Amino acid sequence: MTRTVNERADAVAALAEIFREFGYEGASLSRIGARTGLGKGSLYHFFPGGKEEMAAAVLAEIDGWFERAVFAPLREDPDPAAAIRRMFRETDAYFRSGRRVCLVGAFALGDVRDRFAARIATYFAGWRDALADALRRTGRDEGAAAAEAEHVVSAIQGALVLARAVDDPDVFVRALARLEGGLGLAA
Amino acid sequence: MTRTVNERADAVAALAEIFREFGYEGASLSRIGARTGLGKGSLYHFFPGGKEEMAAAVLAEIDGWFERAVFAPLREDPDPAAAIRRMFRETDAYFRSGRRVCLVGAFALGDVRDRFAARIATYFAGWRDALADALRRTGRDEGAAAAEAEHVVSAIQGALVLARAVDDPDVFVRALARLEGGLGLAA
DNA sequence: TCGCCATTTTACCGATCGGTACACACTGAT
DNA sequence: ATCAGTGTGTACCGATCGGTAAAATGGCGA
Repeated sequence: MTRTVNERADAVAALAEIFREFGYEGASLSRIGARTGLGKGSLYHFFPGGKEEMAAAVLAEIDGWFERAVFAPLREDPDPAAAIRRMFRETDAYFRSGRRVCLVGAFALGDVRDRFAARIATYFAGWRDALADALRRTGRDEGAAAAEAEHVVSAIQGALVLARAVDDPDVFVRALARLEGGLGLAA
Repeated sequence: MTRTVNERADAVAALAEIFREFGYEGASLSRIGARTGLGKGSLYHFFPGGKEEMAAAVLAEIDGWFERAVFAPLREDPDPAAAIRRMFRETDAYFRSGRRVCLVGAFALGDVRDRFAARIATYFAGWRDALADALRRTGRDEGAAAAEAEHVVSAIQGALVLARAVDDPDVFVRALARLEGGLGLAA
């Protein structure tokens, strides 16, 4: 019983890496089977909905992680500046300083956007709105906070694209530093 | 003879839209055939290298267009501020105010990055370096120009991702306005 | 009129795709 | 000992994948 839960969670972690590396279409069941060590029987036992359910589970897990580690603190931490600094720290760690792709962003650009449109939209909207909330609580007015939050979130995504495009993870690190510095948070 | 060239050019334009819409793997030969009106025989006549050559041709065409319409002016226009303003105008038009995806960026995030790594890298590096050159000629020192150029290019990419993710093209329009305004170019 | 050459049509290839069916193994409770 | 329920391995399905081969078509110059 517990074993079931753990195996499925392990599978989701492995699936995340596979989808990140090969995209949705490129992540064939044979590749998934090879990487997870699970045969089709097991995979369809854990994910009766097939590949689509596997990808949905991965997106849900990512969304959940960000909600817990980033979004919620942005909304609830009594010290919004600290929560924002934490956001940059966690973001750098999660994306491995630019060596890791944002799966949600990759899905948003690809042909599978429509299939997972709702989840993709709430992920990005959640990030943007949580950051806007924190920025507003640092003293900015509503409009400025929203504009700045939108800019930071999209710039982070763009930095991931550019870092991978020119094969230079430092692009991402530099972008994070610039964005964080540009917010002028009290140390 | 001329007809040949024209038909191939037409095919490349159609191919660009298909790859944009479905990604590399999603752009099956049957879909390509249906959309271009060309059978496999014709496709392989124009692109003996198959799908890979089709995608390469599309990337080359995109690269060529940006080089002509954006990068070269950035590097050569005696009025660098005007060239930068032109860049924003052309960028907005090319990406249909956020309704169109950047194919190069999508490839960079996907599993086909390795296959087209060189062309992807030169596209983005070309953009960044041309913009840095123009910024330097507006009076910035080398380092500041490079940093700002890198930021603008990646922020544009990110805005395309976010705009598509939340299904709101205005995100892209807002981002362009903010970036252009942030450069403080003389009107 | 002929033949050349670009282009297209059509049929076909083996491989792989996502998905299904089902028999089998293991485990823990009764 | 039996049984239900949780997993797993394997064979198979039709569809589609990217790609090939070769015959038919069509226009254009000699």
